[in-house]
Amino acid sequence: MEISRRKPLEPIRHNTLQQQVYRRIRENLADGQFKPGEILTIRELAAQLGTSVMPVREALHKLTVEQVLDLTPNRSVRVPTLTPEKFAEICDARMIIEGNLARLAAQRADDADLARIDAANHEFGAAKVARDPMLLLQKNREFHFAIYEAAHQPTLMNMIEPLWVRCGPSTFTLFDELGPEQIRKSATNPHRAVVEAIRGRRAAEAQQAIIADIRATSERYQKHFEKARALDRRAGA
Amino acid sequence: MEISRRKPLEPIRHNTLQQQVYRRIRENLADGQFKPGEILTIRELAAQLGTSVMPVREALHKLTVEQVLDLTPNRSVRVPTLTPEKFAEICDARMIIEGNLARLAAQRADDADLARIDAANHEFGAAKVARDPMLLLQKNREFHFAIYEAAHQPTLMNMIEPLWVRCGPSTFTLFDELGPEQIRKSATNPHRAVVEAIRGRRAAEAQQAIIADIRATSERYQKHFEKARALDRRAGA
DNA sequence: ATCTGTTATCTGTGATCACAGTACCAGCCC
DNA sequence: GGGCTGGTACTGTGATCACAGATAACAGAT
Repeated sequence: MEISRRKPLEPIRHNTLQQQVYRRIRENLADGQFKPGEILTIRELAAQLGTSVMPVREALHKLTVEQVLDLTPNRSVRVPTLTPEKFAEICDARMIIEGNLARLAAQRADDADLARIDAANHEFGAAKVARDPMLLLQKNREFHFAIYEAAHQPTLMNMIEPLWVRCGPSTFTLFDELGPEQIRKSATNPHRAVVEAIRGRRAAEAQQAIIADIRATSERYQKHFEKARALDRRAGA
Repeated sequence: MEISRRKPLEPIRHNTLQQQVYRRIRENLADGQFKPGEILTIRELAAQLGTSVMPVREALHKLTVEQVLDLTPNRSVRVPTLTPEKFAEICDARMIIEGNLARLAAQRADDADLARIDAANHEFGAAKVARDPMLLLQKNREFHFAIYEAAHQPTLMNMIEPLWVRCGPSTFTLFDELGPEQIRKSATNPHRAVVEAIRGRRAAEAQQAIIADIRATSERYQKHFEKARALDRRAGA
């Protein structure tokens, strides 16, 4: 019978409003659409999204659990402003976890994983040519997570994801003030080293390469912050 | 003036219902008060806690973000049943993170930290004598986190906390079926090794000692699960 | 003119209500 | 008697309402 040979309809996924709101805000956060220090009010977001306050309220509270958003003493919700010390601390945590994920990836990646990593790296290269800064950030994230997928350690991988979101607003402002050229230049070398180490099954080398990549980001942020502080001091004097 | 010398009143902390509900459920989860596989319904919890459904609803959703609770396709919320594979995976993640925290603690602990670690270890010893299994679990947790506090890395420390909560229900049932004596015996040696390594500033040794402790837990769980499965098979045949 | 006390507006919180989807169970037909 | 079908009770979701706390602008007093 014709009808029985037809593929079964794939089940429609049933997104609650709350989940959609949660994801939307989270994405915009990771992409730097919200500025550090900005206060998010439930009613305003609800008006923008065209929902009642209820789904927004739950989404914001969920984001505070991940420490992606701050809960002020007045219970209002704000995009955190990362001090350079805090940013460095998060980068230290990232070096430990992501370094280990890269190490595991070098040990465990199968052919499909390697293909995905290559594809992600290729797309990243294409984004570099396109000179679209937002796209570049996005493809960089996808490249990193292609590697972490290959580690086959979902627990750890899910744990670093919020760290990326937390860094989103700050890295975006850094990115914005620095201009895309410098980022592009500095992001080239570490990526190649990681891919080669993983393909060659050199676990320790892959770990070190990822750590070097994150350290570069961290130091870039510190340097930029010092420069900004020096400018402030000069302006104040 | 007398009045100006008086210490300023410490601000009263202002717990919302939702926060209280969240913490209460979380604690009960970590202490094994809920069984794996149990379904938590909003209205029943609200009735038990004497609140409306609203605070419970938000608390449960927050717990699903940490993956402390599972969201079933019907959107009901359930205490996850950890397969032995998943439990092992979580333990692998814990070894990496907690091992590094112990390493950092050995490098960074100051005198106050060391005093707190000793105190926690002492309380743990007292709990062993008291033969109260629940107290023993709680003091074990406090001992571990006294060490992780000393690492001065709040980002990483906050990240492992949910892992402990996730393991809570499963370890409690293991604990329950195994009897307190075996746990007590096996928990003795690693603790002393960790403390001595930290006091002696031997970072790598502290890391290895914590890893050994977690590995012992992991293997104990695996062994117990295999035995339970063998029993099931015999009963089924 | 500055400081203080008040008021008006706004924000988050919690309760209640209405609705849609699910699960469970009894009763019916084969 | 077993499998299907129908209904009923229940669950989570989202909207609306009521309220308490906070902020900020304003008016009054010193």
